[in-house]
Amino acid sequence: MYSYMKRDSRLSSVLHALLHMAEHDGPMTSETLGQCLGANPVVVRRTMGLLREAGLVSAERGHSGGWRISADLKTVSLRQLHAALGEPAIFAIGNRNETPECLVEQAVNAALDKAFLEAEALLLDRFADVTLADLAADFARRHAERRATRD
Amino acid sequence: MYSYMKRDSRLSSVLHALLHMAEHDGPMTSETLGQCLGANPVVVRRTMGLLREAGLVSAERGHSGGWRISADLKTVSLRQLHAALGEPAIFAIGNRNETPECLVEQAVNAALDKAFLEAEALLLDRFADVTLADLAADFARRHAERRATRD
DNA sequence: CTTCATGTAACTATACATGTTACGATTCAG
DNA sequence: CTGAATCGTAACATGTATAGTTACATGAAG
Repeated sequence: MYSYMKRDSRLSSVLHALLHMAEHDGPMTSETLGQCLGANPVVVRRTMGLLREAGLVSAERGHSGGWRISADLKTVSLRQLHAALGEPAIFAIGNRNETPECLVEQAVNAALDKAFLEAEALLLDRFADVTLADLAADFARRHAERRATRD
Repeated sequence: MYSYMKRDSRLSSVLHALLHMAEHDGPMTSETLGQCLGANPVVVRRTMGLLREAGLVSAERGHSGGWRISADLKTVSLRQLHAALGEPAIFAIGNRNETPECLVEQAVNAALDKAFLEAEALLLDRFADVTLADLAADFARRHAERRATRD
């Protein structure tokens, strides 16, 4: 049972998981988080393990164990989460050869690198501006809006 | 003989090829371009074929055949070349599920999409600002600089 | 001590650019 | 008209990273 997989969705996954954990009292198991995400529990452990190494979450084994957030939602930005995941490559496009001798290719690389570095800087700045608390607030707003629509 | 391949380098490749063609009198064969790029001639034909469909280059078969630029260098931007290649995905990172019912995931997607769309818009704007003529001029500058350094 | 849960290793599945081989189609030299 | 040169394209192989899966060891709670 494989879904269409073409891009790294770990940042999206951990955000989804962390917000569910923030809305939930007590630890959540990999099994439960996997159901929320539509993902395999082992993949959840694998990915959340990176956040554990960064000190953002903690895990407890055994009965009534699971994952807990061990940081203030207001202090954790998307930028930090991207870093905790090992700063995976942002772009699916790149230069053919990063250190060419050919002057033509050097000119091409310089032009492309300039554009990519600008776009990457903008993206990471935007990531730094958004915290888990911001996302939790946006979720709460959407939740209230849905209730209002239902009434 | 495989090199480290992780990203789509076709834009980089066609830029490299087009600048070599611009510096060269008469058509260039896929074989010759492949040597310039360190790429397979069949891959060159495959990729240049997309530019041919976009009307940016033409190919002639048989003796003394090969590829020619059929557009004004000043009018061809990186944006156009990206479009000619089929607008391949720019980001290697993305949402896990593009149309979730879960409000938590909707909030996550909204935040990520906002950042990605801004970065993509910036990148494509930068691409639109750079033409083949600009790159050719930058190459000429680098070429003159190297000569000056050698003397 | 049994059960639940994480920690991890090992293997598989998928997508996609790229590499490679093979052959047909076309153009030109002689 | 024959043959070499060259593009056009199909078919298949390769490499890589995330994600899925299976299996089992480790540790905590009742």
